[in-house]
Amino acid sequence: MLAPVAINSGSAAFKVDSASTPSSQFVVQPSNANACSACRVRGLCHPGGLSESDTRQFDALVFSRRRVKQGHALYRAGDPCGSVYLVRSGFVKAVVMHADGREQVSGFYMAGEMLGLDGLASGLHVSDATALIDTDVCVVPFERLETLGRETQAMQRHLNRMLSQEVVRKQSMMLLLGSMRADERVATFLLNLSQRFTAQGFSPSDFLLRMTREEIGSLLGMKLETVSRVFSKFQKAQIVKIEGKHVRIVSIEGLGAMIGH
Amino acid sequence: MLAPVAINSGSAAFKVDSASTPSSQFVVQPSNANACSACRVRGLCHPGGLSESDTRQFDALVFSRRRVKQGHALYRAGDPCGSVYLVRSGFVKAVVMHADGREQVSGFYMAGEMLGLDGLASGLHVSDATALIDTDVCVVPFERLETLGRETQAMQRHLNRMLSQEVVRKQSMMLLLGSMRADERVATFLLNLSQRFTAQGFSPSDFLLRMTREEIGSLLGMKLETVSRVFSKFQKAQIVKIEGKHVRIVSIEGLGAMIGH
DNA sequence: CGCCCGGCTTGACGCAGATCAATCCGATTG
DNA sequence: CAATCGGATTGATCTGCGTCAAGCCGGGCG
Repeated sequence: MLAPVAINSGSAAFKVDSASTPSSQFVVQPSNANACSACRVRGLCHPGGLSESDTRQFDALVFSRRRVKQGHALYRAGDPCGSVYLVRSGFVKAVVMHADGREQVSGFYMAGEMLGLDGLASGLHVSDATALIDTDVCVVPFERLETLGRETQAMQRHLNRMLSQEVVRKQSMMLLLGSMRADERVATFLLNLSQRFTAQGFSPSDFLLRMTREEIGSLLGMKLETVSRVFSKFQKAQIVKIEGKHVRIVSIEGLGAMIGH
Repeated sequence: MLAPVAINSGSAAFKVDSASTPSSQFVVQPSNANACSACRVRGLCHPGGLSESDTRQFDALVFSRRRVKQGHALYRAGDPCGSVYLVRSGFVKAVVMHADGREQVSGFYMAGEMLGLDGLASGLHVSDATALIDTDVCVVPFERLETLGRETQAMQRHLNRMLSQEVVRKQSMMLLLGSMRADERVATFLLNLSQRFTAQGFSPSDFLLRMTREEIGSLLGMKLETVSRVFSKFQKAQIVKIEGKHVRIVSIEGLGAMIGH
């Protein structure tokens, strides 16, 4: 049984330290910011149950940081792929392209989420990753992941879980694409976003869409006009309030009720 | 760029020993059949580049075998999940279920393919796996996989790749479901099956569909009637010859031409 | 053998969502 | 400030596929 809202890069693998309440997505990090063990979004990438020494090793994991300006690519399909990426702040879309030129958004990734796992198989990226706003990522080379994984059981297990979880998410997207109607898809999408914002300490009912209607439609397998119409319909039904990019969920239950028949 | 035919459980990770030409799906294994290194379908589950001693360890990997009769479940959603499965012979479908009862086929698995990777994340299976014909699987407990992975670099890397590959496949299914029309989906499905049969040493153009039209439709996000109509259409166009479960691909190029506008 | 039943095919019809098109809105730029 | 432009909304129409329904076909069983 899949949770109805497991759209894409879902909830964090481990819970986020609820004491940290990020206020801005562009905080300048303090001097020890490079230490993963001190990272604000460590909830997701940090495996639980590490010993003191394990934690020190873990801090050596991140090879580097990268800033990606809005509209620029983090990587492109065909690029050699030697790392996975952890979003520290910002918003990224991943797009897969078909041989004939058709393309489709395969996922959106926000702070605390991991992307690039699909490149591990072939050593080449199979999708484009583009920043939807200025974005800050940690770069984690596979090699280090492997090395550390051999030394630390918990780390290895964690990576396996992250990979498996990505499979589960894609699978629930398949279910959405294969068997839901337009309004169910949009409701599922909004609920999933809400959940993920909550996991990062933001409001569950009040957030900005960093992507266009067209990009939403692409992820959900529908046209931008249909996305827009469904938004309007939900608005008329007093379920949400939408002004351009700004979404306010008025009735979570109402959204939930849209799913399932 | 995704290959247009990467439907689901695609080509083997490592090439199949082309000398082995399986003639029946129900061969009685010789006495050393338990040794993975002697397995007929080892192409997929066997990592390349193992040393002599690694190989011996690898042989200890498979905990047990299981036979599943046609129509019976290999596992069900919610079952505790401690292993992955390698299909030795037979045919399995995996089905995910939505909270409201709707369900969808998430993949078909044939000889030489691995299933159950989605259960690794939570420790519970998130799908049902059902044998479409009498089926024979190897059971590989995670624990052993992890233990061996720590000792053998190649093994660990291989598992990561298998997982990542599953992500890629689900992703290309998302593309199919989100942006292809009915006849493109069916053509993609048939080409993918053809490829996979080839990888197992069977004919690329002449095979049996072990699943119903309804199950095909479920995987492809369409109704059984539509599947049937597309089959008829392809048949009229002299691209395939279909008699019930028996498919003969007359023109691979014709099928390929169906994809992409 | 004939009956039954699940799976498949084929036709007629309706509808959800695509397509096409006009307009609007807000942000950016000169 | 007006002009421009990408994105969003909304309406009118079209269409691919779902839905409903009637028959067919083949295999298992009494």
